[in-house]
Amino acid sequence: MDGPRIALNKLLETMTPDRHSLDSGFFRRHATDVAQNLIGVRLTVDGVGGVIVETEAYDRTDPASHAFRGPTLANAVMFGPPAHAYVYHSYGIHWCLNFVCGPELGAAVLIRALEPTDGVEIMSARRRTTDPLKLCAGPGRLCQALAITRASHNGLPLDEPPFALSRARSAGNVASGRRIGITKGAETPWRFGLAGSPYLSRPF
DNA sequence: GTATCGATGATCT
DNA sequence: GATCATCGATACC
Repeated sequence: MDGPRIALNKLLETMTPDRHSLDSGFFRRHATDVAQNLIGVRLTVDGVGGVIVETEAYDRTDPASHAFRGPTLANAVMFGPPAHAYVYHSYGIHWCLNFVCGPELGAAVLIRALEPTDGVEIMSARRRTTDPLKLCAGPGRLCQALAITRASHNGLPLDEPPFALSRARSAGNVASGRRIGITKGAETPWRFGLAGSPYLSRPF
């Protein structure tokens, strides 16, 4: 009889309280688990941010991952403890934010899109647009909106200011698909997001 | 609406 | 010298 169990799980999921910090073991799991469970989590940096609606998982066995070729100075944070921020510079122009995951070394989740909720005016000024659909839809845009750079945020723990993470709502209907913008490992369906959300960088 | 392309610089080969 | 986990502008349907 799975019916009652499924109903109970759904109930427990919707009862997940707001303003509740993530469990200390949250990031000590494989990046694919973390990536799915981050959907619906509120992320703020110095009080500015929103609810995560899109993520991608990368691990050390994955040719698309920065960790694939082993540790270097640039990716060292990926080989450190989980629940820390790994920030990298993309295409010479943008910053991108990842959350380091465990249990194995060299895994992380790329935060690709937020539904803007906190400090929308500040984000609009930083992004030079008031269109809420373009504030945090994409990893580079998101970092611009939250003022994330490697110099100020790479390697910082996620359970202390300026970061704040808490579950805003249940993960909801999580869709998955191919990751965006990669050539190697492109078939691996490790992109996750809130199905139907208008705040995605791209639909699923 | 979708497709393509240039910007731009750190990192690694 | 090549690569790149992107974005925004432009061109064309």
